[in-house]
Amino acid sequence: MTSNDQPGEAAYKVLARELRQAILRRRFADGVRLPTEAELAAEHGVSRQTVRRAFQDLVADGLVHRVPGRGTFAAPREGQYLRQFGSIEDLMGLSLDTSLEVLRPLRRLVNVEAASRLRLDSDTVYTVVFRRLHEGNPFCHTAVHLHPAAGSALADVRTLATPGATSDATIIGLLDDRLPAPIAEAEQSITAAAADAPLAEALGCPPAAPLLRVDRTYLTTDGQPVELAVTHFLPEQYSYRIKLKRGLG
Amino acid sequence: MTSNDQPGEAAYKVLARELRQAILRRRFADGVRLPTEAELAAEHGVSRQTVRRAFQDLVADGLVHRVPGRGTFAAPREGQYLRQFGSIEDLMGLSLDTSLEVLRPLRRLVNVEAASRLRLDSDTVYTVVFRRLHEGNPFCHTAVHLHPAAGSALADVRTLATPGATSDATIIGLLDDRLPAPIAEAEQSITAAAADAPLAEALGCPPAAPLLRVDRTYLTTDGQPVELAVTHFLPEQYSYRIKLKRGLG
DNA sequence: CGTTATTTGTGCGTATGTATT
DNA sequence: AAATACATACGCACAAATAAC
Repeated sequence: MTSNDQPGEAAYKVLARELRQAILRRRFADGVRLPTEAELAAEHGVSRQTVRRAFQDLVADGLVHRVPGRGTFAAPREGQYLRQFGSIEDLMGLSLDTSLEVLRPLRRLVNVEAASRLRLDSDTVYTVVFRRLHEGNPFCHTAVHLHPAAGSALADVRTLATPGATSDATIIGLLDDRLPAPIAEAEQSITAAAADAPLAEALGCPPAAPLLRVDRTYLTTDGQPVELAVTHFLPEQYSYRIKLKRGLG
Repeated sequence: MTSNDQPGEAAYKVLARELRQAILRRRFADGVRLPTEAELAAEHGVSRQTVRRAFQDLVADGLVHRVPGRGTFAAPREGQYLRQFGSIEDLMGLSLDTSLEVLRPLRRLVNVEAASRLRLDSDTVYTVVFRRLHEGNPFCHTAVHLHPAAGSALADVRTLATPGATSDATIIGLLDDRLPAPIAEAEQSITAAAADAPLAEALGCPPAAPLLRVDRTYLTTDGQPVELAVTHFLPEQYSYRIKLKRGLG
C-alpha cells in the first residue's frame, strides 16, 4: 500500500466490482476490447498488478475472457446467463446426519446400460443398492454401479456385503482410499420420475409418486469413469438448492 | 522469471497441481495446517508470490480455506464433496430454440406467499404465466412473480400483456434493460412435483405426472429480490445437467 | 517474411497491514 | 508485547502471443 490508503476495502475488489457492474450493464459490447491493464492502472491510480488481481476475479466468475497479445473481452452476450456457484452441501451433506442401509448387497452382475455409461468394454459391473435414512426416515434410494476394478476394491467392505447392514459411509469416500487415482469430478443429470413398486416400498411413498432423480457419473483424475449412481429422492424431505452468479456465455 | 526457467508450464501451476493431488489424497488430515507460504516457497525454490498464486487457484476450487494469522487448511473432510462447476446453458439455453407463449398476461394481484418470498412489505405482486415450446412442443410451464417496481417496468411489454402471444424473450433479459441495477445472482431450488390439472393441460401430460420443479429468486446487485420464477419441466424432454469438480466441504 | 509495437502471462523482491497465537 | 502467517500493493523484468507494418 502506498501511504494514504484506508484498507477498509481492497483496491482490487473495488475495481473488480466496478468492472463487474459495467460489464453486466453491457457498457462493453460483444467482441469489443476492454481497456488494457495499463490504461486501467493509470485511470484508477493503481499498479498494473492490482488491475490483474481484479481481472482474476472476473475471469473466475466467467465474466471476461482474456487473450495474450489481444486484450480482455466481456463474455459474449449470446446465452449469457447465470453460473453455478457455491457449494453442494445441501445435496451431499449426506454422511452427516444420515445412515446408509443396504437393500441389495454388492455383487457382480450383467448390466449393459450401466456398463456402457461407464464406458466399459465388458457388460458386467458391480452393483449395490441402498437407501439413506435421516432420523429413521428414508429419504433417498440409490443404485450404485461400479467399474469392475472399483467394485472388486470394495469387495472386502463388510457393510456393503450384508443386506440390512447400516453405516455412515459414502461410496465415494470408500473408493477414495482404495483407488490408485482419486475421484476428481462428476457429471450429473437431474430429472423427475415416478416411483415404481420397489422404490415406493423402499421410500415408503405411494406408487407413482413424483421423485427427484439424480444420475451421477464419477471420474478419476485420469478421466476414467468409475462409478455411476442413480438416486431417487423424496421431494417432501429434500430439495436441491444452488446459488447462481451472473456471468459467462 | 529468473534465468534457468523452462516456461513449458508455469511454476505456480505445477505447484497447484501438486498440492491439489496431495489434498485429494488426504495427505493433510482435517484441521491440520498446511505448510506456510514461506515453507513451500523454500521447499520448491520459488518466491512467496508464486506460492500465493498457486493457493489462489486452490481457494477458487474450494479445496483449501485460509485464515490470516493462522494458516491454510484443507477443506474439511466432513461432507467434502463435489463442487458445482461449469455453465448452466443446458438449463437456461432457453431463448435459443424456444418460444414463449403467454397463458395468463402480466397483471397486478394479491399473492401473500410470492410477496413474502420477494421480501415485500405489501401483498401484491405482478404475475405472468407462460409456457415454453421447442419445435412446437411445450416442455415447461412458468409462473413469474415480480417486485412491483419490476412489474410496472414491464407493463409496456406488449407480448407479456397479450394472452396467446409468442416471442423469444426471457424475463431476465427484459428486466436487464429496464431496471436501475442489473440482476447479478439467483437462488435456485430444485425438486419434483406432480402435475395438477392446469399444468397437465398446459404441458400436454397426464394429470399427476412427475415434473421437475425449479424455483428461482433473482437478485439485483443490491441484493434486492426482484423476480420469483416457478417452473415445471417435463422430464421426458428435459434434464438438468451439471459438471461437478472436487473440492470444498 | 521478418520486425516491431502492443498486450497479457509469469516471476521475483519488497514493504506494509491485519489477524491470530 | 512479540512472533507468526496471511492479505494487499507496488515496482520491475522478461516471456509469449498477437497484430500491423
